[in-house]
Amino acid sequence: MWKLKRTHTCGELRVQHVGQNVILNGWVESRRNFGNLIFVDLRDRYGKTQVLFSPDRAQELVALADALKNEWVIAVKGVVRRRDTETVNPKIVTGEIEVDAIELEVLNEAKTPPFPISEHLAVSEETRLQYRYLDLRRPSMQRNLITRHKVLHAIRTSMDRQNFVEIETPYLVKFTPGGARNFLVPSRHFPGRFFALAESPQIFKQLSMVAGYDRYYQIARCFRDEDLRADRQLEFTQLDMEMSFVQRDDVMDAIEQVCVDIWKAVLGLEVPRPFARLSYADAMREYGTDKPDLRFEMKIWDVTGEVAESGFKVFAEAAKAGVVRGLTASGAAFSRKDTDVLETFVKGIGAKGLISLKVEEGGKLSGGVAKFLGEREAGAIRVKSGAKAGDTVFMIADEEEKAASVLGALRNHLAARLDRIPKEQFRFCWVVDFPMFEKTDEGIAARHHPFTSPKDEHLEMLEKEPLKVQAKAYDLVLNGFEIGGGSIRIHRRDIQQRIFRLLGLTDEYLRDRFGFLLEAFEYGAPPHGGIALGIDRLSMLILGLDNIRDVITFPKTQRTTDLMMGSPGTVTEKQLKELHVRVVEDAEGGRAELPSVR
RNA sequence: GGGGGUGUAGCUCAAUUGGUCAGAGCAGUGGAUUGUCGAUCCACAGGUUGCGGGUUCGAGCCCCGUCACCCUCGCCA
Repeated sequence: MWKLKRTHTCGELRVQHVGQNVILNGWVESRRNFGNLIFVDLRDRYGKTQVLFSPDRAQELVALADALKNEWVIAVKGVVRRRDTETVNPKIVTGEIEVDAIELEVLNEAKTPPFPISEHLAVSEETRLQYRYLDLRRPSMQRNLITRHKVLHAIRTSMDRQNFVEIETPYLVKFTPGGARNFLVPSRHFPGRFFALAESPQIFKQLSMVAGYDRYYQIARCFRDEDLRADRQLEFTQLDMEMSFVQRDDVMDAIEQVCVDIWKAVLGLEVPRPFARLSYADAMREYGTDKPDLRFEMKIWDVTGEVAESGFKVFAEAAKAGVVRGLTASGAAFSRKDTDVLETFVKGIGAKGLISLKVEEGGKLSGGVAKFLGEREAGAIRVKSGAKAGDTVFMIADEEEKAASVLGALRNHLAARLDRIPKEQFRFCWVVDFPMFEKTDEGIAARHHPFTSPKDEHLEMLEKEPLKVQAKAYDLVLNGFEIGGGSIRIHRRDIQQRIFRLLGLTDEYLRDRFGFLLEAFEYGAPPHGGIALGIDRLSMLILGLDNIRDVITFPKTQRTTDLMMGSPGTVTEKQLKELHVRVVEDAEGGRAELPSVR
């Protein structure tokens, strides 16, 4: 049994506590020994306090303090002293005082950590993930997780104030087709049957509308067995919400309110409302993406019409079936090596090539293909690009979608490289008027999901020109990241049937997969709509980070392994048998190599 | 599956053209030190240069393969 239970935290003591007897518990961050005089910085999640072991105290106390190592867990009893003016440490909030130790209790010793917990040196993410519990002890990670907690708390407060009801729904669900690849969980009771881990609570939240809950929300974990990115994990957290008897703007208003409340509660910032709105078509044309980063300009321009007759074949050919568009990097010069690197970058994302032109004094264009351009094309490029002497323009000639996406990626890439992205700025925007369907190899597919309502005025085009039909869908974008997406749903059986038919889904198939939902909609489904916000991305952005793993306690690597616990792991033959599962070696010969278990 | 990047001491990094280049700081260990706070000083210890192969008189460096991690395209209704 240990004795010295803390009376204060390590971030709490100030000059007004001077003279008090206190007990602190925490981890040894560092020990500085000056002979008989020893300083120990004691750390907990609240802060850091300097403990003094003075030679005036018992010899045993000083000897024990001298034996302390970093990350030992200790309890110290002592008196709060005001520090002399010249020994005040202005870097920490407890820097005006120190605790003059009277008693020391070692609660636990610790091995030397593989990396320092104090953060004067960067540590590779691989090592951090392997010893995640130590990484999480570092102040920056504690800040991240505590900020995330504040986000969650602000969400619950805001949703409650707005009269939403928090309702939990199952994670073990039935596989429904479409959307992300599912994780499957074999059923012990039914050989050959599987649960799927919910990729989102979509269907349940619509059912809760049928059930009359009117305003539902949930902070739900979602599971998607897709490839990972800096902003994507296998399991992630959503604020999922749904409302009845609403139109699009009601949902948008409610979620704007949540965002405003979060930013106010976490950062004390007033986010201006209403958020900007941008149509999908405009976003794609001007920013080359449906999630534009509005913190900087650098819009994409188009000279397709102007170069259609060009003697430069690349332009003339592209203008026939596609577009010729470009970006302007103002006041930035690029060496041949720089543009080669950029060309490799755009080719890596599917571009055929990258045209770069420099604007000389007097407006003359120079560089690679400049000599092929007539005065008419060069003039058009100058006008549309708005480029001045010293600027560089980059151009892509390709099919429209490709040109847009390549320039969109290049826009972000250049802005980051040229340091043109203002930090600590939050630019929310809604992207609306999404197309209802997209082309696939087999025909057309729902762009959002098959329960999304088409715009009323587009209903008549549904069968004739489905690709022109727009949906009552909306995405919330922040600083170039999609942080939410939702829609007004179809609540009428006849329209839902038309959509399913367009998607080529047979009645039999629908009965098997969605029968319960379609039936539910026949028992009085109110008009409804909703949205889901990505909490991990939102937390990442509010912290100014560029990686979702830094706001997730125990994230997985890009190859979907957990470097700490070594998952995924093997199971026993007995477990497999019980689940009626047999492991088959694949055609490549053998199972993929498992992550090493330490 | 494709494109790009990284891998050297426990941690973070350096090592000219392939040639005394196996090095530094931090951490660690031992010692010194009465006001530090990323303490300082002295000393010591610490290496399969991710792994396997190849080229070469000689490879951390070049080539091939492979593994791990990161960014990205596809994928993510």
